[in-house]
Amino acid sequence: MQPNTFTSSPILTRADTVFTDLRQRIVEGDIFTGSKLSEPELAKHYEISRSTLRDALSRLEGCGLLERKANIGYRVVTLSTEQLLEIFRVRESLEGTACRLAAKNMSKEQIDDLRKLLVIHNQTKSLQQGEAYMQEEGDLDFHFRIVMGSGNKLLIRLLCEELYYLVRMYRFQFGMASPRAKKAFREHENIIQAIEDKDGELAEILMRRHISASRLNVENRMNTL
Amino acid sequence: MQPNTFTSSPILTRADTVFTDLRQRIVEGDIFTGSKLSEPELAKHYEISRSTLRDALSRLEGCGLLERKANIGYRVVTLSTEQLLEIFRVRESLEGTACRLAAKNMSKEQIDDLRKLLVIHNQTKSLQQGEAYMQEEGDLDFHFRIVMGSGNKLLIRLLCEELYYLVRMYRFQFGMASPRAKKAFREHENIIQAIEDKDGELAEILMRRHISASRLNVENRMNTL
DNA sequence: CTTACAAATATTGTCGACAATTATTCTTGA
DNA sequence: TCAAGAATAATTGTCGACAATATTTGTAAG
Repeated sequence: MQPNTFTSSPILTRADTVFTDLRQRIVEGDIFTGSKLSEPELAKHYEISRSTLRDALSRLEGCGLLERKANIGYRVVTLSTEQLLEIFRVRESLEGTACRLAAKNMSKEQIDDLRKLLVIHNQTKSLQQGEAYMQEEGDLDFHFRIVMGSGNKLLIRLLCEELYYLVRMYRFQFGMASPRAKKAFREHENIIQAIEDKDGELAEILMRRHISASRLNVENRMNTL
Repeated sequence: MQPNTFTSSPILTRADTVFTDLRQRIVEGDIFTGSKLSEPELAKHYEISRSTLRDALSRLEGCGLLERKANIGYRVVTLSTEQLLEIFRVRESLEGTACRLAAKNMSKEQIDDLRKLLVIHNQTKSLQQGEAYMQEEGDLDFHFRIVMGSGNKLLIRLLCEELYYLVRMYRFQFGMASPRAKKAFREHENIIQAIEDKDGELAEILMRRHISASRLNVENRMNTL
């Protein structure tokens, strides 16, 4: 039997750990956007064979973090304003639906936890004013929990296991220190309220507006440059 | 230089062809839902090594057609009514957005082609009444073109390269010969009209209702059993 | 000096073999 | 006969090597 007895141990293979590590390095910009990955080099770095490295790489491709061309290899996706806007469109769509479902499916306990989270984020925000990044991570945490609360496994996979890594990548590398912090906080509160009231229709609308506002923010900034 | 000169030849590797063939076999139910795939057996069947087979398998996992457990292997995803409903929810969301964007971005020519397609499908439908499957394929073709018309590459990837294969898999194996054929056709016409009118808001609403109706159809059928 | 082509180098695609893990069969005891 | 454990077989994870393709370097002609 496995080491840990009944915690449904998620057996970790070598490829798994390399996959996770590479994902973090890509998201955090330690491996540059658009750069080509050298299989021999990476395999040597992790002290594994190219086979298990390629296993990890193919999974990163599945997440949308890498692109692959036959006989040429993998490269990190290139971040562009266009792609960022596309992601916002998809988030607006999917998270709106997730929010509607969350209003129907989230338990009282889950909703309370979400409220507490919001309070904590608000406090730390006012305390250490400069830490824009942690604030953004808190924002994503909020969105993450709502998607989980939708109970729709497909939504969870698409958003939490794929898109959100791209989102974090943009935040790390573009630095989304938006001037929407206070507004966004209030919007979060209103969304929770709608969920608590089991008003799925309103919850969806509020979430869509919330994300749409971020997108417009980026579009405006782009046009003024 | 490559054989074909400037048609941006998509170089086909062995893994590519096996990937495509396996995908079709899974979608069409030639490889059973929920069944475990034996790597040695498949490799022997295709006369390739396990390495290149695993390359193909990992890509199928990325498409959501296969699941993988460490030290146990790949198995075809199991189709369930719950998952089918989840897919409908996601389609409703994403295709609604795609339709809104299509109304903004599709060219006159693209729209005309779409109309012609609809006419053809309607004719063949009335001619060979029994062929429910081809009719369904035509439906998916319609949806496919609208997504392409959205111009959003992320949407295109998520829907055309992932979800639609799952949808086709359900149709093949559950046989969605719905009684909605005539209604669906009119709905398609109305959607095209909204797109032609550049009324994105209406186009989105119509598409969402169109897909929602299919979902409700499945839900009702499920409840009456 | 630049361009076009050829040789050499490096990288990816593919292969077969071994190690680690899982599944099956066989044995043994009650 | 059945159950539990050991031995065996089969499968997946990992490795290193070779073949096919792409990139770079080198060379020669214009």
